Amino acid sequence: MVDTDPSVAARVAAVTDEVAAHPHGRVPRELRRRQVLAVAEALFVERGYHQASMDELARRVGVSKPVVYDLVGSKEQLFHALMQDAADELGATVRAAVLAEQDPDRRLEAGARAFFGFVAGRRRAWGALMSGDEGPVTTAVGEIRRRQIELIAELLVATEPAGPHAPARFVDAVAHALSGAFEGLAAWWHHQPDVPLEVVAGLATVLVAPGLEALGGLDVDDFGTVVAPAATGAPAPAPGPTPGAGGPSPSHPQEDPTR
Amino acid sequence: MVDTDPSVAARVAAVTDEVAAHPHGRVPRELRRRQVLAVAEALFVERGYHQASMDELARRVGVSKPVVYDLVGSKEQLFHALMQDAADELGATVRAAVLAEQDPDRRLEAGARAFFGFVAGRRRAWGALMSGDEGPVTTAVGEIRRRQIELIAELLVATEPAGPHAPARFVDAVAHALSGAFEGLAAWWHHQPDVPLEVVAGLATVLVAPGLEALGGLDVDDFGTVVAPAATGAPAPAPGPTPGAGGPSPSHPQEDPTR
DNA sequence: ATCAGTAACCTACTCATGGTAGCCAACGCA
DNA sequence: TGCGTTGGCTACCATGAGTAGGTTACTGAT
Repeated sequence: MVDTDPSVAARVAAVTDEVAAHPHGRVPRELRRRQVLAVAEALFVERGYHQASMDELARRVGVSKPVVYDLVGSKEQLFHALMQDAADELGATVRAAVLAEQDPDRRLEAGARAFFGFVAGRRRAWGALMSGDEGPVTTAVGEIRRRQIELIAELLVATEPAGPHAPARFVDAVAHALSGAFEGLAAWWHHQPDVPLEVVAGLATVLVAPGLEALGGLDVDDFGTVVAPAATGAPAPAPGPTPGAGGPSPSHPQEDPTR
Repeated sequence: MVDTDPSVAARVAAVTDEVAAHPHGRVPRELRRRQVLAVAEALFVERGYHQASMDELARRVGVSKPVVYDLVGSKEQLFHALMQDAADELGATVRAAVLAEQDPDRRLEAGARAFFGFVAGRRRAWGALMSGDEGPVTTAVGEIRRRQIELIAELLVATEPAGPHAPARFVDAVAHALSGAFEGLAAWWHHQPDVPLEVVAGLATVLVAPGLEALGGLDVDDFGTVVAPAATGAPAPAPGPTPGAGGPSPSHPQEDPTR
C-alpha cells in the first residue's frame, strides 16, 4: 500500500510521458492538470513551499503561467489540493488498519504501524512538508493535522465506547495529544533512519496505551484533583508553589534585554 | 491574573512612551531597537507572519524601512529573535518549575502546570504563532519546539536516571512525543477557554505518566517484540495481549533519583 | 470547404513586498 | 566653527504572485 506510490519523481516521469505522446504540444486539460499537480508535488518536496515559484513550475511543465493558474487556481489552492490528497491517503490507510484489527487492545498498535508505515514511505516528503519549511504550508499542515485528530477521535470513540466513567468530553483533547505525540515521534524518526518501523510503532504504543488505559478509569472531575488533590469541590488549588501561572518565573517584561 | 506579561500591547505602550520622551524624533539606537521588537511582536501576533509587512512595521514605529532593517537585519531574523525570547522564557519557566519539585513522581505534573500556565498567559500569541499562520514561522516554531524537546530530554534524564533497563537511547524519542502531546493539548485548550488550567495539566499528566512509567520497565530491545512478538530473537517480557495496556504500572520502575 | 465557437496557450503587464544604495541632517565635541 | 558620528530618509531594485487580453489550432455544423 505504501509503495503504490512510485515516489514523486516516477509519477512525474509517467505523466510526462503521457503528455509527450501528444504531438502538437496541445494537451487536453485534464492530463495537463495532472501533469501540473505531479510536477508541483515534486517541486514542493524539492524546494519547499516558498522556494518553489510558480514561474519555475510553469517552466518545468513547459507552459506559461496563466495556463497553470487556469488549471489550479492559485499557489495556495494548488498546495492545498496536494495536501488534501496526502491527508486522504493517510487517513484511509490508518482507518483501515485500525478497523481491521478486531482486538480493541491492539488497535492502537495497528494504527501506529499504519501511521509510521505511511510516513516511512514518504520520508522525504513528510520531512519536507510537515516540518522545516515555510509558507501557507502551515495552514495546509494544520488541516492535515486537524483531520488526523478528527480521525483519532472517531477511532477512540469507536474502539472504547464511552462508558459513564470515560471522559467523553475529552476525547478531542486526547486525540490532540495523541496526534501530537505521533507527529513528534515521526519527526524524531525522520532523523533516525536506522530505527525500524516496528520499534517506533512499539515505542509509540508502549508510551501511549497505558495513559489511555489509566484515563478510562477516571471520572471527568478527577483531573483537577489529580493535580491538586485537595481541591475537588472548590476551585482552590494552590498547593505550595503553584507553578505555571505566576509563580516560578517572575518574568520582567519591559526590562527584557532582547538580544 | 495570569497577565504577569503586560500583554504585548502594554509592552508596546511602555516602550512607546519611553520613545516619546525623546523630543526631536531622534532616538538612541538601543531604545529604538526595543521599540521595533515590541511593535513587531504585536504586529506578528495581530496579523501573522506573512500578513505583517515590514512597511507597516516601519510605519507603525514611525521610521522608514532602512532604519528597521539596520536594526534587526531582516524579517526572518526579527521573527527569530522574538521566538528566541519566547523560547527562553518558556524554557526557564518550565525548567524552574520542574526542578523545584522534589518528588520525582510529581515533576511531570509540575512541568505540565508550568507549561500550560505559560500558554495561558499568552493564549493569543501562542495560538497565532504556533498554529494557523504562515511564513518562516515554521522554521522558528521548529526551533522553539526543538529547544522544548531538548529541555524535556534533559529533565527526563535528570529525573529518572537511566538504569540499565531504561531505554536511554530513546529519551530523545520520548521527549519528542511528550513535546508533541503537550503542544497538541495546548492547541486543543486554545479552543476550550473554559477548561481550567488544573484540568488540562491534570489531563496531560494522567495521559502521559503511565506511559513513562511503563516504558521504564522495558528493555530497549523489547519494542520490536512488543509489536511483533515473533520477530526478534526470543526476549519475551510478557508480551501478552497489549504492551502497557494490560495493567496500569505492572512493574514499579526505579525511583532512585540519587542513582 | 468554410466558418463559428471553443479549448489550449502565449506575451506582457500590474502590484505587493522584502531588501538596498546613497544622500542628508542633527548632535556633541574640539 | 568646523567635523565626524549617528539616526534617518527618499528613491530605487528584484522577485514573485496573479491577470488582461489576444492568438492559434482543433471541432463540428452548415
